[in-house]
Parts: sequence; structure tokens; C-alpha cells
Amino acid sequence: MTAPQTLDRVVRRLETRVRLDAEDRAAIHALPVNKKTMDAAAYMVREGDRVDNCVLLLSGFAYRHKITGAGQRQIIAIHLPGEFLDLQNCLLGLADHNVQALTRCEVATVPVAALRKLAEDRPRVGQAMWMDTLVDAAIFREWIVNVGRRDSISRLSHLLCEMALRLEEAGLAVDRRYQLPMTQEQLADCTGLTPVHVNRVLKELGRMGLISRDKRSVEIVEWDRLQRIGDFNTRYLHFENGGPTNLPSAH
Amino acid sequence: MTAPQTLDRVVRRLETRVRLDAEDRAAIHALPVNKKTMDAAAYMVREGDRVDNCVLLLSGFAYRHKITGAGQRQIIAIHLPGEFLDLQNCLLGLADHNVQALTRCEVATVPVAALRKLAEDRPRVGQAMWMDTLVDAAIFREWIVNVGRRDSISRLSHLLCEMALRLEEAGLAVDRRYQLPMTQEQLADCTGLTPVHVNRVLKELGRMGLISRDKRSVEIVEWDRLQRIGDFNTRYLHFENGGPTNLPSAH
DNA sequence: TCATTATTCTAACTTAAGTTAGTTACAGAG
DNA sequence: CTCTGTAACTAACTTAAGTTAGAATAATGA
Repeated sequence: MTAPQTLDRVVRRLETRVRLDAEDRAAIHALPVNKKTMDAAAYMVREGDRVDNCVLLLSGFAYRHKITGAGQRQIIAIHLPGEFLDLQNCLLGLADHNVQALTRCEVATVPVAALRKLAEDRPRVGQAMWMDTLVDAAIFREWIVNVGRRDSISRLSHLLCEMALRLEEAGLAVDRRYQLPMTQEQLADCTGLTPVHVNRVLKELGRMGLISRDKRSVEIVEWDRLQRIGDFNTRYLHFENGGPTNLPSAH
Repeated sequence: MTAPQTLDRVVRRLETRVRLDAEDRAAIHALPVNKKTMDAAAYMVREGDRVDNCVLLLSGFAYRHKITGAGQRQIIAIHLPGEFLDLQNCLLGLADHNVQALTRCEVATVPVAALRKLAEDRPRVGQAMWMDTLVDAAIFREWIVNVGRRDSISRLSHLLCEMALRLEEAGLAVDRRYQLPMTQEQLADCTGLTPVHVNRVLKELGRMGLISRDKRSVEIVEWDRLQRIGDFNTRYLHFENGGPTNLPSAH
């Protein structure tokens, strides 16, 4: 039930946003968590559900999405290990979108009531969680721009840049190489394109020598050019410390 | 300096999300506010700015937007009178997008430090502000879907439905009629379309008898059909009370 | 191991929306 | 009342991305 190392991750994550004291940390560690494993493609939350558990992603990837009336899927966010999944949904009652496992995942669930109480008893912790959701929102905003105003090459380049930096920040990538456990269809649903066109663009990015791929592994060969083509600027990711530093001109 | 009626609006808004007690209300009223008027098109915040004042919109409309490297603008949100403008930007330090007046506006600015302190001293108030930003985020998500996966007729219909409900909720529209102080170019920047195409679609919606327009005033003639075409569902707006009730089947 | 199912990749063709280049209609300034 | 600028509107043409359909290549599982 209680899993100290699990919640250490939460403490570390929140501490990057707000300075916490011993009591704050203790209160976090006192949270009742419930660990479990979920298969790839398992739903963690469905649109319309009443959400009374907040999910923390311990390992594996997850994604948020909505399905339109015409049956088209739009992916709204990709989540990496270590991230909170439901701070977005859980305070507002009914979920307005789906959250689904992208790969097999280990998760820890925390009752919403306990989180609300934590936010009330320990306002610093509440503020840190708030900021966490604000960074999510900043990424949503950038995605609106990506999908609304950039062409297909830029959109995909931008997404690949974002994933590179977030994964490096999470310690899951080095030297612009990473595993991206997504199909081309899922990439299409992130970027508002069709799978066929994603394939064309991905090949083109390879042909241009910007990236190199093998199965699900991605290497960004020419970071500077990809960043330029993707119109990518780190600001919206709000890295506290300036972000991953081993990247050339990740300004 | 102190403007009781101004902050009443904040209290009312926050109370729709979380129950506040007398002390909570008093703490809000004690906030140091600074009222001023801004001309249409004036910038409230610019991308890259350090934000140390949070803006509350008292009257008039405002919008958030980003400009791509290629100079294309994408509007990310429209804000109505009574809404907080900078809870998104102000806790994260540097603004990652622009906030601009759409019309002449009256605003009240509050120092971020005072808001942080309020959130810390009065956790319920903090939670209510947090929830306010979560509703913003829910709208961002829906906009990703709108721009990513719906065709031009749906996109504009969806936007017109959203504005109708939010304006009714704010008491600024009745019987599906409202003033929308936006040019077709701005509508294009909301929907990821070109002004030319927005014009075509707007005319088409008129021809189909779904809406009727005159200058900046919009009337939704056939709510049910427009809602269906726009693939519009209220859920993402998270109205606490079920939302404006005088609309037929606004489910 | 073979069969099945997902995923990647391609080509040929179509279309929704963009582009360019205007005209028309207002609204505010002087 | 005319000038000026912005916004609305239109037509003709172009293009980026979608569609359809199928082959090649992994994975997965019985």
C-alpha cells in the first residue's frame, strides 16, 4: 500500500516548482496510494466518467484523447513516466476526455479526496500541483498553434523536438536519441494529419537527414535544423532550470 | 484603489466552484487592486514578459494568441468580462503567449505576490482559482480537437456554439443572440482557417438558415442543427449548475 | 512453425482549403 | 461630405493534404 519510493518521485517533481518543507513532504508521503499495472491500450479514464482517483504514471507512456462525432480521434497530450495523469480531470468532477495507456504501465492511484485535503492542509503542495497543471495547459496551447497554423513538416518536427526535450528532462533520452512508443497512426492523431501523410513526412525528414528512425527509436540527427523547421522554442515547456543542457542551442 | 463591487465579481465567480467562508471572502476583498482602462488591441501581456500582475477583465473582451515563426497568428482563447486573464501566465514566471484586448476594456490588476499569498493563506480560494485555470485548460483541449479534426463548417459552428453558451452563462446573451466583437480575420485565427474561407463558411451557414448576422451581432437561428454540425457538447465547459437553461437541448 | 493481425510504406487520384487579386461597403477623421 | 483605411465579400486558380487501395514488412500468438 504505502510505497515510499513511489511518492519520492512526486516530491521531487513538485519540488522543482515550489520549495517544500519537511511537513509538506511528510504529508505527501502520507497519501494513500494503490499501485497497479495496466496493459497497453487500457483506459484509465473515459470521457463522462466521474473521476475519484488520480493516477500517477510510474512507468510507461499514456495519452489523452477525444473522439469527434464523426469518429475521428485527436490526441491532446502524451504523458511520460513520472507525470500526474489526472489532476486535469479529477477536480472538475466529470472527465471531458479519455486517458489511455500507450504502453504497458505501472501506475499509482490516489483518491481525489485525499489530494483535495492535501492541497487544503498544505497550500505549498497545492500550489505546486496547480503549477503542474499550468504546465500541462501551456503544452495544450502550443499544440493548438501546432495543429492550427503549421504545415505537416513543421508539425511533426515540432512534436519530435518536444518529445526529445521532455524525455531528456525526465532522464529517458540522451544525445537526442529516444524510444517513441507510438504508431504512425497515433502520431497522425497528435498532429491532426492522416497516417498516410505522416508516413510521407517522416520519410521526407529522413531523406533530408534531419532524423533517423528504426522501429520505435528516433534519433534527431540535426537538432538545429529540425528545431528551425519545427518552429520550436522551449519556452512553453517552462523548465525551471533552463531544461536539458546537453542539447546544442536549445534556447 | 479598493473597489468592492469589482472584487464581488471575483467572489461570485470563485464561489461557483468551491464553497467559501466569510474569511475567504474577506481575504479576497482585501486584495490590492488597481483599475484601469485599455484600448482595443492594447497588449496586456507579451510573450516572454515576466508577469507580476494578474489581470481581471471587468468589461470588454480579450484574447490570447501566439505568433509562429512564419508570422501566422493562432488565437488560443477568447475571454469574456468577469474572467481572470493571467492565472495561466502569472504563476509560471515568463509568459509563453500574448494577451491582447479585443475591444476597449476595463481591467483590474492584482500583484501576483498578493495572489500567491491569498492562495497560501486561504487554501479554498486557492483551490477555486486552480479550478478556474482547469476550466481554461479544458477549453484549450477542445480547441485542439476543433482545429485538428473538424472541417471548416464544424469548426466555425463549434466556435459560435461555445461563444453563445459562455456569453449566456455570463449574462451577456439571451435567446441565442449576442454581440461577437471579432473580425473574420480573428475568427480565422481562432479556427486555423484563412479569412477568405471564414467568409465563405459564414455565408454558407447563413444560406443554410443556421445563423443570421448583422455586423458584429450573431443570432443562432437553429441551435439544434448548428450544435449537431459543430459536433458541440457542453461537457468541456464544466458549468457547475448545468449551464444556461433557456437553450433547447443544450445537454 | 505457420497463420493472423498490425503496422509501414507507396502510388494514383481527389478535394477542402489556401492563395491571389481584386471589388464593395462601411465607419471614423478631418 | 469627402477622404482614408479597415473589414467584408467574391471569383479564379493552386496546392497541401486527404482518400482509396493495395503490397511489403514486422510482430504476435496458437
